[in-house]
Amino acid sequence: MTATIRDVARTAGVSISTVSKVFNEYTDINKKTKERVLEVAKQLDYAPNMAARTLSSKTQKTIALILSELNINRKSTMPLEVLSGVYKYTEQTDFEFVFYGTSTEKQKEKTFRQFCNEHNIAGAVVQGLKMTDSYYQELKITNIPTVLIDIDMGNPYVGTVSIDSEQAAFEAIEYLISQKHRNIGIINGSRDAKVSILRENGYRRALVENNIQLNEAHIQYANFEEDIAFLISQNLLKNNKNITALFCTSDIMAIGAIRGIKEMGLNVPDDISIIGFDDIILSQYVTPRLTTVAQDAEVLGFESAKLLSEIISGNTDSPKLRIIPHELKYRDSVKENETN
Amino acid sequence: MTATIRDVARTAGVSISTVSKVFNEYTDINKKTKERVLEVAKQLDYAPNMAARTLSSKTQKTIALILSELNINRKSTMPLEVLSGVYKYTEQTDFEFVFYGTSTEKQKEKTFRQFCNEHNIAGAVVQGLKMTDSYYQELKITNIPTVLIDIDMGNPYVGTVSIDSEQAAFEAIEYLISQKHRNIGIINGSRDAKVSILRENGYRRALVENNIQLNEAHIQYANFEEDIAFLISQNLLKNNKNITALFCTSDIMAIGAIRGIKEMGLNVPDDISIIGFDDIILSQYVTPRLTTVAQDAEVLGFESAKLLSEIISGNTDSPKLRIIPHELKYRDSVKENETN
DNA sequence: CTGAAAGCGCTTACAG
DNA sequence: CTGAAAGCGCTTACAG
Repeated sequence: MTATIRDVARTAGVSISTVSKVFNEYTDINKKTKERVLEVAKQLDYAPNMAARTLSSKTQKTIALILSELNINRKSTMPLEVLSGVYKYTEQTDFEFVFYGTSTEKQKEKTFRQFCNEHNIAGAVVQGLKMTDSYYQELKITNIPTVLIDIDMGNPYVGTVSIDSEQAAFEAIEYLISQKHRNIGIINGSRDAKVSILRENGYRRALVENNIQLNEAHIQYANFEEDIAFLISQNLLKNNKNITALFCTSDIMAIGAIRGIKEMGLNVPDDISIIGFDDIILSQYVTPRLTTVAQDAEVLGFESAKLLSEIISGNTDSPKLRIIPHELKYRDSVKENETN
Repeated sequence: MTATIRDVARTAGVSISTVSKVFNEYTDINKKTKERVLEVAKQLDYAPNMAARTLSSKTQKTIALILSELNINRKSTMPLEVLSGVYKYTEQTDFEFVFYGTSTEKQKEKTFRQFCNEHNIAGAVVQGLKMTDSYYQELKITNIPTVLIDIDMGNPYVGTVSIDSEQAAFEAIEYLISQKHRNIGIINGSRDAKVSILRENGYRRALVENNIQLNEAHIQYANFEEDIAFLISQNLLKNNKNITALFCTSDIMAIGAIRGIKEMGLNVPDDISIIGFDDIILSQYVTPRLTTVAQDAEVLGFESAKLLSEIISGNTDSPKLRIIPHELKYRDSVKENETN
């Protein structure tokens, strides 16, 4: 049923080589011959088999997006947006796109190198890796072209794409301070996550630069989870009555915090101002609409693929760290502080 | 750098065939030999190359998810959930998963058969196909195992997975009627979409069975778009002052309608009750929380992959149409009608 | 401008 | 239980 190059060659009355050359756009083919081959190929519904192609030509042209812990958090479209960005890049170029999920378990069974060999992957964009994952160790010393979203490895074969988390957090806090908030709590993700550390640094720096006394009790962690943020926000506010604003390092946590605050009988933003991070779609729909630091996940994906293709080409000149822009979205969850 | 079966054979001191047999779990291999091969493979970071594998064994074990018009609508995680469902199924079985996007344009350049051959695809789950797409025509007569989400082709090689849209719509309307609504408008998707036709049928049947006079002016289309629904809802209510409830055949449209209604100075659900369709995540976060017909997109994906694998195996006994359950989610956008 | 031949990394009868 | 050999559908020097 399925036509092969042999079938096309036979019915077009040419050799296999010639058919191959037509499909690889060699220029030294007679125009008539070329047309005939193309015509026959069309009739036979023929398309070159990619597997055979990558096997015989030694050039791998496949870019993979590997999502770790494909935790379909229904609240965020970010993975899909990253996918969309990577996909878009591969469409504009002659790379093939493939998608894989991985997990801590899977990583134990097969090394990153094995995985890439197995699937003829020229390079991969990897997202969601934990510092405890075995790929994490392997990526420090790999020579397989890779791009990590949000994590910097210091390995020339492993590029990084992310926003400037530290600066973004800094700007968020500066904004709160401009709104006369002095006692600002932070609900952070996890001490193990690089982005959390950076965002906390931004928080600290903003306070320091504005001569605001840092209070370690104001710094809490909710593991990026809505329900934990719900609880933490209540504890934090109960134990620190002076807090008038909360910086949550993800929108999901901000949404949990808003719920927690409401449940305490307090109002956002009248009593407590909230600022989030990410700008997931939900943040525009919750009440009040969430003020947040926006990052564009599709751009993140696109730029990752682009950087990856440069690493694959052996382009070592440009920096392996790509910063994409962020933007503070002013909405309704922050209000000027009137308590003093 | 990359180890091949030959390297493993050589350093293990066995033949290529033997290594191959070890990795294919042939039972007639000496235990010691097997262990040695596995040991060497590990040392060499070897994993069998899938491309070579599918080339030489003639069994294709790859299931593709093809999303048409990968329109990254940030409001809906449904595509990602479908992906997740298909992916989950492939993980539980020995199928490989691949993901592709397609478009009306791409379909013109390459037939569905060419596409599948090219990528060694045993079968595909296809979502988002329009009736005007060229794949649509081809799928009517193809013998490539395929599963279409929401579209029934009447081709034994093409299965269908969906909820019972007609019945689901029927139940939604029955619920509104039970809440004493008699004048119920519908904001439907598009006359060209199969699901829209079915949902409208459910709407009509519910009215008829409850002896409610059908008013064609109460039936409107908003092409599944939030902004169009915004406009349409206002027109509909202005021209039909007696309407007390609106059935929107997607949550996105329901959200647009709620906005439209609010802008008119009316209240949901006090003045107008709204019921949506899909149960996207947003519906829980808008104000008021949206009452809607829930369908589980991840289950949709999973069942599609499952049905596909049956078609691939040539199992022709079971029906090619799979209905997955739906559920009415009672939230805050519907209220008992008190106008009469 | 065209074609014969080697080879990509595997699997699978087949022989022993 | 093991291995030599043919073949999967292609590409790519190489020769003409």
